[in-house]
Amino acid sequence: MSFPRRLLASTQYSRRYPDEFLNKFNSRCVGFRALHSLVNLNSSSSPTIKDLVWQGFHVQALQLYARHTPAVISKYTFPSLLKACASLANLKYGRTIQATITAMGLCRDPFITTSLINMYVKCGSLLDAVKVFDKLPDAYSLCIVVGYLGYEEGRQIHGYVVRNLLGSDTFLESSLLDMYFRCARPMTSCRMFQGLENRRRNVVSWNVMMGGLAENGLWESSLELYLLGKSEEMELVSASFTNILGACGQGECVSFGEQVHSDVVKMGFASNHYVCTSLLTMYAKCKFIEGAERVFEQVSDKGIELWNAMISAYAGSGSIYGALDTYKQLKIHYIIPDSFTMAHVLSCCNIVEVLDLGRLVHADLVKRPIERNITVESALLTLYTKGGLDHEANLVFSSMTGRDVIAWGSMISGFSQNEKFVEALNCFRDMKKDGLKPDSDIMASAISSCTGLENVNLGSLMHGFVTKSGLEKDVFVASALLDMYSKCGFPDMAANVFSHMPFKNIVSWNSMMSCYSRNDLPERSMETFYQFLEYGLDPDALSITNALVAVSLLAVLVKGKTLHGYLIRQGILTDIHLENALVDMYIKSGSLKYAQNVFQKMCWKNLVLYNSMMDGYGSHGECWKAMALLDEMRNTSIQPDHITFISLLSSCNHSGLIKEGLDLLHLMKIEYGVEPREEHYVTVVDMLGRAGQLDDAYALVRSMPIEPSKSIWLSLLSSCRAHHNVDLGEVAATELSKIEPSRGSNYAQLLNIYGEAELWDSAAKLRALMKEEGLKKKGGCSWIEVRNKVGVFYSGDSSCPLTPQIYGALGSLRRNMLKKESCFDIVKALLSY
DNA sequence: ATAGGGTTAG
Repeated sequence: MSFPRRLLASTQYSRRYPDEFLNKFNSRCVGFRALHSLVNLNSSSSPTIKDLVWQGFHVQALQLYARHTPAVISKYTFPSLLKACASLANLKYGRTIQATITAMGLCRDPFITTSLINMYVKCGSLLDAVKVFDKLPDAYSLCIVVGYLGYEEGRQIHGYVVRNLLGSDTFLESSLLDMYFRCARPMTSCRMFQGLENRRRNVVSWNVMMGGLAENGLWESSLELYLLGKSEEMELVSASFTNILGACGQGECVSFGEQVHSDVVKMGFASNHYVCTSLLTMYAKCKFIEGAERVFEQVSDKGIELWNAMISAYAGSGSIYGALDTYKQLKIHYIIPDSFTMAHVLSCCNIVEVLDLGRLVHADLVKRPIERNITVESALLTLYTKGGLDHEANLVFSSMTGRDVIAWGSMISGFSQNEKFVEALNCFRDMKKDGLKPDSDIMASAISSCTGLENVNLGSLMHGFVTKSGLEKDVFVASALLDMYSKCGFPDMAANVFSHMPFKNIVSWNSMMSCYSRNDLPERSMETFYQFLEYGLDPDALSITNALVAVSLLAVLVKGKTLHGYLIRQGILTDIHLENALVDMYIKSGSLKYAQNVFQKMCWKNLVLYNSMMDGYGSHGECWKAMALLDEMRNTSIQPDHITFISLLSSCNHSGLIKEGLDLLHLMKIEYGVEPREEHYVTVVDMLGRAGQLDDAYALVRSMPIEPSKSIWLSLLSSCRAHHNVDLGEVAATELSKIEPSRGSNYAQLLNIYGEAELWDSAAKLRALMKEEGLKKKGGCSWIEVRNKVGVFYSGDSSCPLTPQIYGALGSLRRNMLKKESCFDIVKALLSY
């Protein structure tokens, strides 16, 4: 059997991903089945324990050991066995083996001792490791141990090394340097390196220094060290370049990177796989994607790592389709993808939400022997949860070997985003049952699920939980809480959360503003806006949109104009939502002209905008202009919806354009494919009724494809009263009493009709019936706020001492309105009371 | 024996 060198050389890889290593090995060399039968054979050609461990069959290796008689076991078997225990993290079995080793008198063997230390450290029992270690402390075994240690243990070992004069070992020095870097103590490493004489700095210690500095964020020192090393003629190997290129990438130093690139060419490393991949990654990190592409093209024999680096480069630069295309190329070239490829490609599919391609990738994953680690599985899970495919998501979720917080989070946020709030919260509960601690992302999803259910009780439980676990300071969690209280109608609680936020970002400020507008507190929304400006953050389009919504609710034109000027002066980039809000503000504040100006200047118009502009024209009595907009829409690709026709029909109603209104009701279905709903019929029935065409109105009600609702009958009834139609009024009142039998006002309207027609008998009968049923019309009520005092009026109420004056003013108001004269003076007179 | 390629998923 000949093994590909590169594969066997990557011990690091085989240690981290034993299954994938084995699968690659099989697919390239022997074939899975052949190896499998090899394992199961019990003949003389059966593999030794050493073979099995080397090929990754750790369980089988231990089983083989259990089946053998002790006599077959030699001292050369134990390191392999201990390696298997280490990979499986099987401490108990490891201890059994140590007992056997002691019994066989092999505990002084340096190689076995090292294996034991290695095993105990990997199984997480440092105490056991130290006990072994006490028996044989030499530089050789220390070197291995140091690779697994944390800061405290590492420092103790360092002390031991110095005390026992083992410090001159260059291997040990390198591993200690590395240990300090790994434990985020770069300065300790630097001091140690400075203390080394020049002749004791070898290629490994230089490389450890350059890589470690970069890993600790000190990329500038790493670059300096590279220059220093070159001047001191340090040896350059492939690892030197991979380390320094990592530093260039981290600092985004593309020109330094290019210099290193030329060194690479000069020193003859231009065809080294490791170095080329590092070069590609360096260019990608420097956001110089063309440089990365050039490296990729120049390598003739591309390894999977290079492909992965290219895919990652495209994905990182936002060119998702470039990444997916590279994956396609990879398959065309018959390159076998691995778990890195799959994780990348799946996360690309998730970003652009292409479910179909994601499923194809999943199929590849099943077909090929690729390791399914937790990264790949989580990405797969996200694919299905985002796409709303619960069944598939559940299949992946239940087949996962280890479910971590991320996997649960994927399920919860997937449910929440697809508005399956109950499922999301059930999942949240199950996760806590599993003993996992939710993080801030999960809490944000759980809280927004409460928002979706408008369940403020559950939401405030979440609030309590968040406060206890100390996540309430997280800006995303706090924003979710704010949003929850806002949408459930508790603006004060939202404000409470807001005031406790240690860091407020623009999203929090915007949410607070929209909370106040949503809960009918536009003044406080505006106050918040001014505080926000003082806070020192720059408002974005959404902030201005929120302010404009508040202004529309207040209908204060001056403030609206001020905001309009502000956004022009500040050069805030407007978006369609902001411009829509601007148009809406001008309409609500009564300035049709300004609304029209903004509308005409806009280059991107959407349906919402057309609808509000049509409504604006309608409410300002410009029905024809609203109709003209409908024609204008036909030249665009925007399709009118049911709201468009509500605006148009009610504007016909306001302007008394009966024929046009009726035509529209027909056309909306035939020409625009919008099925008339109840609201549309109500408007048309109301329009016909107001114009006195009561029979037409009734005919329409009877011919409607939908069941007439209470609003329709109510509208017809009041038209009957206005036009003194007793018969139809009786019909409408009867229908209304079927729907709403206990509402007195429905009968009172008919009573009025009888009275006005002088049908006293019918009136008396109805009055008797109403008394029998105990029905009474609730008095109509209105109120007005003048100078911070609220005056309440009931219809027919004469308790106010100013009643004669009020009715007098009302009378002259009515007379003036009939004469179409200005009523300004009368309003002034009224206000002066 | 020490260092060294492509990742962090929601």
